Amino acid sequence: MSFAAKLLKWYGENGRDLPWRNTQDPYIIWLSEVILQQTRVEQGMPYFYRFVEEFPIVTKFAEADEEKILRLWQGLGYYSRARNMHKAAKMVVAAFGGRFPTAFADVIRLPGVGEYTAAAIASFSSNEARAVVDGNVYRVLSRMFGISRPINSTQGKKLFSELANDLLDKQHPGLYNQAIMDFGAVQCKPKNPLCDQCIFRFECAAFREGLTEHLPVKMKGKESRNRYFHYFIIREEEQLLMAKRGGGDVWANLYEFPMLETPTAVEVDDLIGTEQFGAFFHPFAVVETIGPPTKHVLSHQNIHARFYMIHNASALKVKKSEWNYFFWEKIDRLAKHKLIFSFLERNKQLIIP
DNA sequence: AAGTCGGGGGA
DNA sequence: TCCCCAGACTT
Repeated sequence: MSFAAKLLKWYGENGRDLPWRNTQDPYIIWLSEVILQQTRVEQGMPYFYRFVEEFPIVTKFAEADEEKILRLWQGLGYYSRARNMHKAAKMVVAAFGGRFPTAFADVIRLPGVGEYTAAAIASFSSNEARAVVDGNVYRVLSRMFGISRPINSTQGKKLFSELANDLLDKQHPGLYNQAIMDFGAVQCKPKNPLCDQCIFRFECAAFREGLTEHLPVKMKGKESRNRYFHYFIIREEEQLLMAKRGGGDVWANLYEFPMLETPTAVEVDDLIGTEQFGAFFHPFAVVETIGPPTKHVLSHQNIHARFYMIHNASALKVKKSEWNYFFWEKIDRLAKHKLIFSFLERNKQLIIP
């Protein structure tokens, strides 16, 4: 029996029942695939339901404003996915009359849709013969065939992509693609794979040579840098002052408290003496530290955040028109980012009137 | 080719 | 801690 045939048999007996598998609607598949980029199925699931509910068809998605989309995306991370989806939805309306394309060549031109997602949409919605290559596929193939070429090198990507397309079941591309990813997620797991009851136990190169835990090979990236954020909570009557982040940095276009960043860790007494602080506040500002220093870990930077209450809003130098400010009831409806979101949850009683 | 973009879970 | 997750985009 061929590799593909064994895989399909395994899938028929062990495949997971996931909500986006019960449709061939390319729009719904696109929603699920973008949400699942670098995201575990369990984490993405509630977001998938929310987006389908809110935007059942692509024209609804295209019509929505970015604020609303970002708010729905809040907490999921990699927010450029949400912004790119909005652009893509508008393109589908403009270029395809609102009928979401299924062809690989069409969908890969949409922002936020790369090789993987285009292959997924094309194969699941119209059975176009394009092999998906995601983290699961890298792991299954590298172990099965004993390939130690790094999966994040240019050569490695090319090698695995060609191999994946050679192995693809051209008669059932969609089913095969689902099968190999499920096999990677359920059976050929990153840690503690279930080798002793694996259907490929006698053919798997890694199992035979005891290399399972050394494959796939991945080159290490740069270690993450440290950043020091100082957030100021400023109340005016029933309002909390919030600032919208710009682009070119983490949390683009999302809301947070007005803040300044220092190149090193700085205690509050020293912070007040800095030039940056002086540009924000008059010397008579009353500053109180709120909560403990908080470390927020991202994939490539460690954010060391401190929060301060400014008790006299009149000490604010900067024009408020440069920021957005809101009634506190509205705070929950803004696309805050995770760090601010969790701070608000913990300290609501301290800062809400 | 390397860097950037989040957050959460498992071991 | 470290690594990974149905990756894509920019430099």
